[in-house]
This record gives sequence, structure tokens and C-alpha cells, in this order.
Amino acid sequence: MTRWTGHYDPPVPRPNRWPEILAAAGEEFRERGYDNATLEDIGARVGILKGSIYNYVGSKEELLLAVVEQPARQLLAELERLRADAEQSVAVRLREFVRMQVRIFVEYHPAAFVYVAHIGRLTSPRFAEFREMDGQYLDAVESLVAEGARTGEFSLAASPRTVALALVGMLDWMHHWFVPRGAAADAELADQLFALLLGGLLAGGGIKEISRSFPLRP
Amino acid sequence: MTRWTGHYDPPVPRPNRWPEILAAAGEEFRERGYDNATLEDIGARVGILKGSIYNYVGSKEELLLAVVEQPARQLLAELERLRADAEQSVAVRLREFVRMQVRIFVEYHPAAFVYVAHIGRLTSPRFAEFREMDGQYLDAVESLVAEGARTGEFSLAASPRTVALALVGMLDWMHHWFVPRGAAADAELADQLFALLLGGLLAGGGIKEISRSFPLRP
Amino acid sequence: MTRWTGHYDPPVPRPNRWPEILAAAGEEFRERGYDNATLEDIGARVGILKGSIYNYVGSKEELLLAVVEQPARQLLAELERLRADAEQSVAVRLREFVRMQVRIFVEYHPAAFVYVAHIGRLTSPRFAEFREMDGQYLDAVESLVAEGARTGEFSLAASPRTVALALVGMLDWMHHWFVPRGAAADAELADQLFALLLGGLLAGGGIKEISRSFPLRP
Amino acid sequence: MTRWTGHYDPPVPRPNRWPEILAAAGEEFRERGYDNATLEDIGARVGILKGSIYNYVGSKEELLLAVVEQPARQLLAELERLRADAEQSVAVRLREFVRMQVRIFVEYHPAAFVYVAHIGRLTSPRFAEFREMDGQYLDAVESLVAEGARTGEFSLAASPRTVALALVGMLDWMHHWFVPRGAAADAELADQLFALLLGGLLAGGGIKEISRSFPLRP
DNA sequence: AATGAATGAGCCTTCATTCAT
DNA sequence: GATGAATGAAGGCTCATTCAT
Repeated sequence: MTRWTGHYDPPVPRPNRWPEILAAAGEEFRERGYDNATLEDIGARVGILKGSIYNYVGSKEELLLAVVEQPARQLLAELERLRADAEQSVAVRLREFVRMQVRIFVEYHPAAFVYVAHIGRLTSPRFAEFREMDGQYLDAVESLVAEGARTGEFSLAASPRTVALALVGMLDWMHHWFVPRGAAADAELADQLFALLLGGLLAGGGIKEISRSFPLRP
Repeated sequence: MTRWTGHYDPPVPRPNRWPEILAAAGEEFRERGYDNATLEDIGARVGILKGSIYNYVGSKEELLLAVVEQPARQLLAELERLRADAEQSVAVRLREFVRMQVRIFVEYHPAAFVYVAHIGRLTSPRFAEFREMDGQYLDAVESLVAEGARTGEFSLAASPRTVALALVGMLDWMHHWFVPRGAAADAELADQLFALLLGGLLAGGGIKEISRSFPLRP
Repeated sequence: MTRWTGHYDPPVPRPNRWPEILAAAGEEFRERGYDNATLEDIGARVGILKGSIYNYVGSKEELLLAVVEQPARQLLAELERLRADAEQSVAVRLREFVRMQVRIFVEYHPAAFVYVAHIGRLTSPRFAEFREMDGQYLDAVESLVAEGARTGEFSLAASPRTVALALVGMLDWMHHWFVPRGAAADAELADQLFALLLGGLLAGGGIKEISRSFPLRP
Repeated sequence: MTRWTGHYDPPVPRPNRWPEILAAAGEEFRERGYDNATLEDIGARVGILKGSIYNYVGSKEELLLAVVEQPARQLLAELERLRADAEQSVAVRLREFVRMQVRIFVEYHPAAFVYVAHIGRLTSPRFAEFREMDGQYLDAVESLVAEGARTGEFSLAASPRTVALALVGMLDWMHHWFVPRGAAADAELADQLFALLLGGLLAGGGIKEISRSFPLRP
């Protein structure tokens, strides 16, 4: 029994499980969905009991928030940066946007997919900020598309809003099928998606003739 | 034969609430998601108690099945028909496919959206058939795209699979934003989405030049 | 299998356990206190599981509310009636007040004791009404005492507020020791408490001399 | 003997947080009640974590014990002393009793109120001693009252037991409303309560006549 | 067919308590 | 002595499901 010497041993930092918990939660939320994921299972992945998770976070909802926060912010921040970048053509910026989003899907995996898969079903007031961010995100895409139309780079077959919705759908739906395959392959996929968007299925042929023979509104 | 007593019970219409229940379930599943929807709320919409629902269906899961069955089958059936239709060009058939899907979103509303919103999270064995249907659906789109490439109608910037996934994402993501606005407006929207896919943002300009200046892989 | 005839059999009233549940809750709350009482134990008294209690009440707190409501209201209502009754002298009304309170302790047993034992620790907003009622109750006693002072019936050694607090304490503390012994004995007890209040320990002797020899503030 | 280095570690006051913890516990127990008070909140008041409390005490229950011990013992000890004091009249000793109890409420604030507020809900075996002390306390009051009746000082309208219970209730209920206002005001309040007990509401008038017109048992 | 009531399993959350550092 | 972290045991509440009437 040592005598108390009047000073405290600097608390040796014990293994902090927060990163593990965050990762485990991301995976469970991704695999089972927020509602079906249980704290017990998340804890089990880390090797702790469900109650112990509350040493790190105040509620299951807060855990979802924590999982989703980084990718959500980064997604929006990078998009805003691209939108405001007047140096590059709109087309180039749009390409970068697609590349960026895929990159974030990879970098924040699976958290970013948890985000896009749960946006729209996150009705709790705690998520107001994220719903708003999602709105801004869509607005930014729309505004980028509209800019391309204004500058004459694009000749739109639909309103910028509709184009934005289609593009975002194309990208967000990736959470159903995309699996990272390495930086190179992922970047190529991004560019393919961009090419699809940019030139469509007829990228190599003549647009005018074809579209003449398929009048949208006869 | 009973004696005529001077009055008769009017033929009470057999109270068959099945259609109401199905509709109520569809709406709850759509608004809250399957996991958050409760049989109690579904019953409340119809004016019965949750227990009474078991007079019509064996389980909550079965109810989801019932909600989703019609639109799922129809979606696949019509797609198969289009794919096999050798009379028309691939592009036309693809246009019809988009029109058809939007039409089904409207006609089976909100059931069709329940379907696309829950595909991928329906892991129970009971849904094996639907997961398989979803696979066939995606295969059909892919095969249609591939046919267009074979016939030279399309010049693809990505594999048929990727194109199919992008197209399906564009369409299925609609459950986040689409609200029916009448047959005409809905058909126009479908055609806009198709045009987007067909010609892309540069529909009015020259594809070749532009794509030359944005080499996908520098 | 009987054919559906188009009308409903009037639902045979099944044993409604609400009264039993209310009684069981009252007893558990009384014996263990609200915080230590468990729904499981309450259910066990009735022979049902804890979850089943939610067929009758929305939360544990609501159950406490339900237990406490009747005695709380009655207590206040009867007191208000007495206070407003100008027919009788204040002393008589005060005696009736004491009798009444004891009667309610007996009649609403143990619910009334749950009430007085938990007033003051019921901080939830749901109990705002009851806290207010308690305030009115105390005000009514005070006003009755003050009336006696005004009419000259009483010659107070303390403010009406203090007298009211002392009286109420005397009565409410009964939840620590009172057990009903039948109408006659209970009424006698009430009258003894009243006599204590009215005449004090020296009821049979001379007040003036004694109190002169014990000056409150020398 | 170490060499003088030119400075010395000031004798760090052994951090003994026990008094702070005791005070913090008293306040939390008072404000929230034992069951609702958490060790975490108690620790937070002192600036330590809940786990650290176990360096001072073996359990939450023991902490309550510690909080309550001093006032409980003192209350009983002083009462015993008064009861045995044959020098003074019973009335004087009763007055001292009331003064003493109020004084202890003030001096051991809020611990003494924690004691009276939790007596009767402390069923754990650990509290047997205190329950016994409470019994002795009540017995002492009763015996004092009875002595007054024997000596002829008092003319009781109820059994000594009932009188004791009423008096104790009056005093113990103070935990619902009493706030210290300084020695003078507090002592005056004590004397008012005593006067109430001694002479009742009719201290200034004639007891006999009044009580004749309100026969307790008609 | 519908009801009222009950079941049972599961989940989130709380909290006293323990313990290596 | 204090910390950070974990435990384990409840307890409240939800809800799909069952069943007698």
C-alpha cells in the first residue's frame, strides 16, 4: 500500500474504443439499417457490452449522427468548393464532383453509404441539420448544372433541378451496388458515370439525328 | 325458405377490408419505412385494431409482400416484354422502359415506391423471390443496353452493367423526390430522364469535340 | 366455421383488469415508493406481465397519475366546500376538515397516502396540475385559519401560514403510521387530532397562566 | 535528511474530499431523493468521477448512512437528555425539544432533512439501526408527553402516542417547507410551533367553553 | 371478422459497482 | 486518490403475434 504522495500519476491513456465503436456502428448500420441494428451487436463487434457504448455516446441516435457527420460535411464542403471554382469549366467541375463523391464513398466506407441510405428517413429533430445539408447539396448540384446551361456548355433536355435529381440518384443509388476496388478502378468508374452523364449512351454517335428520330414530345 | 316477415335484412356488404388494409399498409410503409410502421397504425387507418389484421394476413412481413407484389411483378413483366420486342429499335424500347417505370410508380402509388425503397434491405428468406426478381430486372436492363451496343445503336462509355446500374439508380431514387402531377406531366418527366440518358447534358452540342477535351483517362 | 352474417356479436365484456391494476399499483407505490416499484411487480400482483399494463396506461408515470387523481381531487374539493361554507363556525369547519381528511385516507387507501407521500417529489411536468392543487389545498387551509383569526374565534400564536403548515404536516405525516381501524375508531382519532390542534396539551388547564410562564420570546 | 535545494514542495494538502462528498451527497439526496440521485451527479458537484467515490465509501447506501448518521444521532441524544432532565418542567423540556429539532434541521442542513424524508423508506437491513433509533426517538417523545400527563401538567385529549405522532409529524413535515432564515427567526418559528402545540389556536381564549360547544364525541 | 386482452421477446437506457493503470 | 472504461443487472417501453369470445 503506497502512501499518497500528493500528486497524481498522469493517467496512462487506455485504449480508447471510440474509433472501433464508430466503425462497428457504421458497419452494422450499413448491413442491417439503423432500425435493425442493435447496440448489442455493435458492442459485440468491439468486444464490449451494449451498456458500455454509453461511455462514448449518449444515445443510439447520436451514434448514427457521429457515424454520418464526417462524410456528410465533407461531401457538402467539397461540392461547394467545386461549385464556386470559377477557374474551370462547368463540365470539368462536374467531372470532379462525380470523382469526389466516389472518392468519399470509398474513403468513408461504409459511413458515407449509411448517410445516403438513411437520408430521407431521418425525421428526428436531431437530424434537422443533416436534412438541411442534404438540401444544400442538391441545390449546389442544381446550381452547377444551371451554370453550365447559362454558359452554353450544356444544352439541357430537362430543368436543372431534374438533371440534378437524376445525377444524385445515379450516385446515391450506388450504395446498393458499389464495392471499392482500388483507387484506379474506382476513379475509372467515376469517369464512366460522368461520361454517361455527359455524353450519354450515344457519346460516340451523332446526337442530333437520333434525337430527331425520337422526339421527346411528338 | 323462411316466412316473409315484412322486412328483410338488407344484404349487408361483406366487409372485406383487404383492399383498404393493403392501401393503408402501403402508405405507412412508404411514410415511415417498414421497420417503423406499426400494425397498430395501419389498423387505425382502416378503423380496426391491429389484431384484426391477422384475419387477412399471416404476418407483417407477408403484408409487405402483398403490398409489393403487384408492382414488382408488373415492373418485371413489362420490362421483359420490352426487352424481347424485336420490332422496335433498342433506343425506342429504352424510352418505353423509362416511361413504363414512371407509369408504374404512379399507378401503384405508393406501393411501387415501397418496393424500390426496400429492395436491398429485405433479407428475410421470404423475400428470396423478390430479390431474384430484382436481379432479373437488372439483368434485363443490362441486356437491353448490351443489345444496343451490339447493334451499333449505342456507343458505350461504360460496361452495360454499369450503365444499367446508373439508369436504375436514376429511376429508383425517384422515390425520394417524385410526386405524381398528372399523366401528361409525368410522361414528360419520363422523356426528359430518357433524353438525359440518351444524349446527356450535351444533347444539343457536339459530343465528340467536348469529350475530346475531357479525356476520361488523361 | 360460421358464415359471416354481416353483424358483429356484441363483444362480450371480458374481465377488465384496470381496477385491479390500479389497486396493485397503489399498493406497490405505497410499499416501495414510486421509484422502487416495478411494473413487473405490479403486473405480478394482477397475474399479468409488465408489458400488458400498457394496454391500460401509457406509462408508469401515467399510472401514478391515475392512482393519485381521485384522492387528490376529492381532498381539494371537499376542503374548498368546507372553506366556503359560511353556515358553520370556523372551528366546526376545521374539525370537519380533519375528519374529512382522515376519511379520505381510509376511503382511498392506499392511494391517498401515495399522494401525500409523493407530493414534493413529483417534479415531472405531468404533475404540474397536482402541484398546483397542493398549493391550493394549502392556501385553503391557511385561509380557513385566517378567517378564524378575523372572526375572533382563534387567537393565533403564529401566522395563518405557519399554522396551516403545521396542521397539514400533522395530517400528511399520518402516512407513516396510520392504519385504518374501522369507521368509529378512525373518526375518534380525527377528533383527537382536532382537539390537539384546538386546545393543545393544556386543553383542561388554564392556557393563560401557563403560556405566561413560558414566554415565547423572553 | 535531504539537502536544501532552495525550494520545497509546499505541503500539498492531502486532498481529502470526504467532507465535500458528504455535503454533495446530502444536497443531491435532498433535492432528488435517494433513488433519483446518482453517484455521477454527486461526484460532479465535487469535481470527481463517480467511480472515485468508492475510494471513500463502500456503496451508495453507505453514503446515505454517512449523510444521515450525525443528525440522526444528535437528534436522539439531545432528546434523551431532555427527557431525562428532571430539573425542568415537562412543558419547558418540550419547548426545548422543539427548539432543538429546528436547530438541528438548520445545523445539519440538508442532511437532517434527508434523514426525516427517508425514514420509513429505508427498508434495507443496513438501516436497521436507524429504524430502531427512529423508534426510540418516537418513544422518547411519547414518554415525555406521558410524563406531563402524569404530573398533571397536561390534560391530554388523546393518547400520548397519538400526541407524539402528531407532534413529530408537524416537525418532520417541515422538510417540505422550512428554509432557514437566521438563528433568531428560526428560534421564533420553533416557539410558535411549540405554542401551537401547547395552547392551540385558542391560546388567547377560553378552552373549556369552546370545547364544550364542540363535543368531540357527541 | 373484429375485439379486448394478454404474451413474450427484444431493445434502449440507466446506474451502481469494479478494476487496471 | 483519481481516472477511464467496462460490467451486469435491471427496468421501462414497444410491438408482432395469439386467442377466447
